[in-house]
Amino acid sequence: METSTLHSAGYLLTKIGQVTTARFADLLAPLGIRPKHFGLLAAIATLPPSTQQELARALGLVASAIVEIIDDLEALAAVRRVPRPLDRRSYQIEITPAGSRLLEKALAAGDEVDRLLLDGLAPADADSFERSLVAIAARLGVPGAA
Amino acid sequence: METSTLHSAGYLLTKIGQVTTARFADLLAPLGIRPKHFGLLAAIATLPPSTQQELARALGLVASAIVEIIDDLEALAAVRRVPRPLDRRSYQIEITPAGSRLLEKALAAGDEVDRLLLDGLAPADADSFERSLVAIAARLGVPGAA
DNA sequence: TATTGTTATACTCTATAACTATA
DNA sequence: TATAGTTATAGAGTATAACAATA
Repeated sequence: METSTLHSAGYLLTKIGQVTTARFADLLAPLGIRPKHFGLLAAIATLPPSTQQELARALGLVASAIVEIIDDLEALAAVRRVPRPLDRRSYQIEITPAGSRLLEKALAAGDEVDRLLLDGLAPADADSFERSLVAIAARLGVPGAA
Repeated sequence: METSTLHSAGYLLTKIGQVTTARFADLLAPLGIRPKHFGLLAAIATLPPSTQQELARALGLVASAIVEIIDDLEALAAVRRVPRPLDRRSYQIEITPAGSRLLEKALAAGDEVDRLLLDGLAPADADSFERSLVAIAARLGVPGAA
């Protein structure tokens, strides 16, 4: 039996988030993507047709960080950069059928991670936990969760 | 009104954890430390007298990652590397009075982060949330939370 | 002038491998 | 030979600054 060093909500949240991300990355690896690709792919599938700048704002990332993620997804034929004649500086990022299939598999991996997190909780606690996460994310202005 | 892209527990947990860590880092900055220093300082203060290897195991870090953190804390006169005559390869890491004062301020910063997280929740939800975090951390084997 | 996408760069965190001194 | 601490290095994530093309 060992005394625990740190039980604050912030500490536990951060550490659980790190473990969760690592596990998610393991599950995504066979699909050839990592969590950041999943986030962008999900945003592209959910948002109205967007430019890279718009996606960056929606995800709380800087625009320069988007470039390589879209490069990777485009190399997988999961998204396309579609020229916009009205403004030739920017592209409209579109998901492809292959991208939709990829997203579906990635969402299944996400569900598995959620089960890993919540399976040990009593159903009432799991419900309360998920509602609290949504409320906290909204209050903190977490990008992608607004 | 905007539709949210991602409401899975894993995604929200990770993003909230990142925002939380960033906020905690901001609060710790005036103290001259970052979250990783706090984690180690808290572990040193809580565990029985330990070597660097033991601290690394307790925190789920590799031993090489501990070195610089202790270098920093030692430069702040917050901890000491005390030689151990029985085994001259290793040191016993001890917290100093200055380190205890530093930890106290850091813990206050941690409390502020926890308030930021939990203040918007109904008391019953906040209680359930904290209990769930502890349960999940235990089930995942989160280091430092066992 | 301002903006989009891009490149180059840097910083943090974390991990592996190799070295040293001890055991 | 095995272990503690250390150093060097590398990968992933994220950020800033500067540039070319376009507005």
